[in-house]
Amino acid sequence: DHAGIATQLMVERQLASEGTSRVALGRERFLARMWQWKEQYHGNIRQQLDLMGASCDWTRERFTLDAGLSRAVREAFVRLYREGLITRGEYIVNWSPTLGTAVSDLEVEMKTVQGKLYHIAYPVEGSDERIVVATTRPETMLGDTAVALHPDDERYSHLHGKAALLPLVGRRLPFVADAAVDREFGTGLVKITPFHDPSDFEMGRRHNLPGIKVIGPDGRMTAEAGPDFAGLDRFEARAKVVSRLRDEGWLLKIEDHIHNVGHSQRSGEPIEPLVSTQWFCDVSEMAVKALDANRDGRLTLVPESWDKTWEHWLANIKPWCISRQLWWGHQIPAWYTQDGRCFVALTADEAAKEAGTDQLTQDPDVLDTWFSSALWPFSTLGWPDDTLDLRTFYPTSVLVTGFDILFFWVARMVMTGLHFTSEAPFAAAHLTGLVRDAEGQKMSKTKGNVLDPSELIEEFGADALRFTLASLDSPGRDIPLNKDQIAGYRAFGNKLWNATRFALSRVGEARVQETIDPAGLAAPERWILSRLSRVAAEVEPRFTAFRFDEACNRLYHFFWGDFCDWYIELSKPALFGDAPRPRVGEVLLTVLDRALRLLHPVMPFLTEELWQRLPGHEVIHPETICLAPYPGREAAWESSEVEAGMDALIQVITRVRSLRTELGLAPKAKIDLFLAADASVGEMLAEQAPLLRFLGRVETVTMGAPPEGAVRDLVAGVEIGVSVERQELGEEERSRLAKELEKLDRDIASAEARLANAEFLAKAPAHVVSGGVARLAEMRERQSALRSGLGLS
RNA sequence: GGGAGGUUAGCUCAGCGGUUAGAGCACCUGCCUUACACGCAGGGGGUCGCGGGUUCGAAUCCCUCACCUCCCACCA
Repeated sequence: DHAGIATQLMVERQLASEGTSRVALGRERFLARMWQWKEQYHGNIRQQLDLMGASCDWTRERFTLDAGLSRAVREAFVRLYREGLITRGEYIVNWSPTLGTAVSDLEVEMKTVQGKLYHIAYPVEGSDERIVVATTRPETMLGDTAVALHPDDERYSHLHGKAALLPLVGRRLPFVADAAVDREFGTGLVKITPFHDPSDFEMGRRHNLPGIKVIGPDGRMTAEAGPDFAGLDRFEARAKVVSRLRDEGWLLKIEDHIHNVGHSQRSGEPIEPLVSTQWFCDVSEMAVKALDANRDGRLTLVPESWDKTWEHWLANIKPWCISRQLWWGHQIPAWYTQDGRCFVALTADEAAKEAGTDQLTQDPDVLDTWFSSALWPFSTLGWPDDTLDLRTFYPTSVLVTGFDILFFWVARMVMTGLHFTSEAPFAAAHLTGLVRDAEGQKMSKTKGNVLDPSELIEEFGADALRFTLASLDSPGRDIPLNKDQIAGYRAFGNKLWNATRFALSRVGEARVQETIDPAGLAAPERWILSRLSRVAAEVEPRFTAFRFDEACNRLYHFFWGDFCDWYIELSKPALFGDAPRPRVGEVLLTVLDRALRLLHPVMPFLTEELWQRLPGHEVIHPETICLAPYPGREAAWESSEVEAGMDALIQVITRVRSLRTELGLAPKAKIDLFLAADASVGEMLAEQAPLLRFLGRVETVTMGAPPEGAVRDLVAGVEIGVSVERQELGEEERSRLAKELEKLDRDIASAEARLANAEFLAKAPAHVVSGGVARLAEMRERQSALRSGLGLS
C-alpha cells in the first residue's frame, strides 16, 4: 500500500535536507517526487520477496494507488456517503501538529509520562469564595468556558446556578453539573475546555457550552488566546501561563503527577486534541457484522486467543476519522461550490452535474491509507464490477499477517468485505508474531538491531531463513530471530545436500518409485518406510493448523535423526555389498524423494535442486517438485512390529556405544556381544547381526546367555551381555557413573513404592502400571550393570 | 482501570494430567569411520517463577502472589 503518512514524511525529510519543502514544490511536483520514491522502495520490497522464494503470480501485482483500486476507493466512499455512513463534520480529533494532519485513534500511542498537576484557584462570581481546579495542561485554561461538578456533590451544592471567573482572562464560567465528574479526583471540580480536550468536548455538547480555539493546527496559541500568548508554542505558553498565575496568586500548588499522554505514532510528539472539520466513517453496523462472522465461524482467527481482543475492540468501536491533511493518497471525492455546498460523486463531472455548476473545488484532503487497504481483498479483483476474478478468487482462504495490524487492516477488511460483498474476505486470518532480534527487542533502525533479509539470505541462504522463521512461528509468541539459529538450519540444508550426494553415489541403477511394496523388504527398509509414513501423516495436519513450528520440527528430526543418523548408516552394509538386502537403493531414493517433497514448502530452492537430480523423479512429476503431490500417509508402510524391533536394535546399538565409554574401552577395542530377547525382537536382532557389528563396532554377536563375568544390561526388553577385558575407568567417568547409580537407587526406591501403592494399582490405567513394572526391571538391570562397571558387586 | 500473553537447561523456545521434562545453539570428552568437521559418537547441565489446592500421579488442572511483554482505556 502507499503508506500515506510514513511515506510522505520520508520524502518531506528528503526535501528538507535539500533545502526545499512540499509547499514550495506544490502539489503536482511533490506527488511526482513521491512516485519516484515509491518506485525505488517498491523495487526493494519486490526483490526481498523474490529472494525469499515467494511464488506469486506477479502479473497480478496491485498497488493501492493504481487506477483500478482508486476507482474502488471512490466507489466505496460514495456508497458509504449515500448510505449515511460517511459524514463530514466538526469534531474533536487527534491532531499531530508537526505532521499537520488528523490521525485516527489507532494512530495514537498512549505513553505514561511524568507530568505535573497544577492546582489553580478560580474566584466565584459575586462572592469572596475561591474554588480550586486541577489540571495537567494549564495552557488550555485560556479556552475554558465552564467548571463542572458532580450533581450529587454536597460540598459544592451551593455553586449550582453560579459561575466562576477565569483568572488572567476574566471570562465568566458557569458551573455545570455532570455525572462524568469524579468526586474523588483532585478537588472534585473540573475546568472545562471544550475545544482542547476530548472529554470536555463531550461535556460541552451535553451542556451546550461554547468552545474557544486557543491552540492552532501548528501547535501555537491563536489570537483568541489573547495578545500575551498568541503565537507562542503550546509548551512555551504553558510556562508563561503558570508564571502569570503564580505572579497573580492564583497558583496554589504543583504536584508531580504520572499520567498517560497520547503521542503521534509517526512523529512521536504529543497529540493535540483539536476541533476541526473532518470526514468520519460510522463503522458500528459493520463492526457488528464482523463480530458475528467470527462468532459463527465464517471467520477464524489463528490462534484463537485473538477472539477476545477482536470482541473487545469491535464492541467498543467509535467513528473512524478517515480524512488526512496530506497529499500522498486518494483525494477525497467531494467537491464544493463557491458558496460552500458539498457534492460527493465518483468524478468531478458527476459532481458538476449534480451541483449545476462546474465552479467546483475538490476537497484537498486525502483518505487514510487504511481506507484503501480495507478494500484490498476485492478492490484488487476488479470490484465494483462483477468480474471473473472476483467470482473465482473471492473470498480467499487465508490471510497471513502480523498481529500488530489486526485492527488497522484485518478488522477493516472484514468489515468492508461484509458490508460490500456480504462475505468475509477470508475464512481464516493467521496472525504471526513480530520478528524481533535475538534478545527479543523490536527491530528498529535507531537501535541498529535490524536484520536485513537480503543480507541474511546472502549469508545463510533463503531456505535456512525460511526454515528458521517457520520453525520459530509458535502461536501467540513473537519470533526472536538470531543468526546462530539460522546457521543451525543452514547446517540442516547442508545435511540435505550431503545425504542426497551419498544416495546418488551409492544407489547404482535404482530409481525413485511412485510407491513401494514393503513385502520382501528387510527390517531396516520397512522401518524407514514406516517412519516416513507416520511423519507424513503428522506433518499435513500441522500445516493446515498453521503449526509450522511443529511441522518443521518433525521434518527436521525425521530427516536428520531417522533418515541420516540411522537409515543411511543402516543402509551402508547393504549398499557396500557386505550384507546385501533387497531393493535398498530404491527405498533410499524413494524415501529421499518424499522427504524432499515434504520439506519443499519450507526449503523450496534446495529441495527443487536436489530433487531434480534424483534418478526417476519424473515418475512423480515430469517438471518440478513445486507441482508434485504433497506426500501423505502410506498406511501399507506402517508396521508397529517392525518399528518395535528396529527400535530395540537402535537402543541396543546406542547402549553398546555408551557401555564402551563406561567400561573404559578404547574406541577400537574388540568386544563380544550376547543378546537375549523374546521371539520377534530376538529374531530380528539375529537377522540384523551384521548391522550390530557395523554400527556397534562389535566383534561377534551371539544370541543367548553371556558367559560368567560378562557385564549385563537391559534395554528395550533386550538382555545385553558384553564380554570384555575390563579396563581401569578414568576418575571423571567413575564419578559420573557413581552419580548415575545414586540417582538410579533413588528412582528404584520410588518406583517400588509406587508399585506397592494399592490406590495406584487400582486407579491407574493398566498400561501405566505395566509400563512401571517393565521400567523397574530395566532400572534394576541397569543398576547391576553400573555396579559391575564400577567394580562393586 | 480493563484484557491478553509470558515466567521450563547458559541462550532462544517446544511440551500443557501418566510418573525417565525435550530441541536447536552454546558447553565437555573422544573421533578427519570412503555423504557431510556446517560432521560423527559419547556426555554434562533444569527444586519446570513463589506459595497453596485437586489427584493414585501435576511443568501440565484450580486459586493466591510476584515479576516481565504487549494491547485496549477521555480520570482532569
